[in-house]
Amino acid sequence: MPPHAQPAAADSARELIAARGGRVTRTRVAVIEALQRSAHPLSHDEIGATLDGAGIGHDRVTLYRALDWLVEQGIAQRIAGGERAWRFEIRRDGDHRHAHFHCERCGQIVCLEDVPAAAPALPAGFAVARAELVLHGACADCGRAGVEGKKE
Amino acid sequence: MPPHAQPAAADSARELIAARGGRVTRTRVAVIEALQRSAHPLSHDEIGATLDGAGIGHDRVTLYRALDWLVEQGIAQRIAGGERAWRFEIRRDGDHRHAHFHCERCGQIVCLEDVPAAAPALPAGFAVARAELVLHGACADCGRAGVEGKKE
DNA sequence: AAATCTAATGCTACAATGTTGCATCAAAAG
DNA sequence: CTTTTGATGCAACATTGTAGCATTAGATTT
Repeated sequence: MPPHAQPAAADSARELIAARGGRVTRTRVAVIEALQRSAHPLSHDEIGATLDGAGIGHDRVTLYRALDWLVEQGIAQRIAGGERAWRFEIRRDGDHRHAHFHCERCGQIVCLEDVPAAAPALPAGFAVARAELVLHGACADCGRAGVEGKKE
Repeated sequence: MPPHAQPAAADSARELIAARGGRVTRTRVAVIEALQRSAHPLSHDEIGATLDGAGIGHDRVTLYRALDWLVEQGIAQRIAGGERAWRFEIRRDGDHRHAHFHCERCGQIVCLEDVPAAAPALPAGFAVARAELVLHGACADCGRAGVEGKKE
């Protein structure tokens, strides 16, 4: 795609990276685009598979570091999800933090865009930087399918 | 301690275990007592250190399995906390789920007994089994101490 | 009290997820 | 084109958790 077709919107991967003074590398671009395309947060492993699929050679460590950098720069955010592995999602305009749903049947994490993860009133002295609200249960797809599924 | 001094309250470690038909072992008793004594959720590692301190030899795997059993039986519950390791806390009367605070400075997890982790209204089809609300920031102690601390 | 039955334990080995150090490569600048 | 240094790729390691299996020791029965 020729560069003159680019819209003015500053959310292309290249622009996101360059605006922070980072180097525009294949890995970073591909990771950002993978996150932007995905409707739900992706694990390190899922992102790695996407890169492989796109023919972009990469190393586990490189991917970890690329993700760390994106989180540091506020381009992506990390969420704890249900399992032991982090998941990542693109951070859209501002710090629009929302709740997540972890399906214990299919293991998927779903963004609940309409459910804010708001911090309630806390005892004096506590300074909240961010709130994480994760709901565990059966998602719409798994619930609809009845109780045929296996756990997790 | 002679057995006749035991109160009628059914929350002694022995009773909790026996009521579920489990075997009363040193490890399980010590784990339950450690959790009961602690004001905040403990990691696997912290519990292990407590056992060592009490002179109770144990194996990593045994501890994992003891904790799994306690969670299965509803005696303890697992929370995700801020880091990659699970933390465990005794489950007090009923399913009294509360929010937790993760201090990014001292790494401690604090129970916010008064803040319920309630599930908000969800899109149709979602069945919520439990909600986890974790707030990240600086706890009262670390906040009071000023900005001298190092991260995490 | 001894024998029995089997749930728990304690190895060993392994799996998954993430991190550190360092030599090399290549993106951006001159 | 050359230089600079951020980013990569590799190897090695750390942490957290599981699986299989022989052995130990709670609970129960004799």
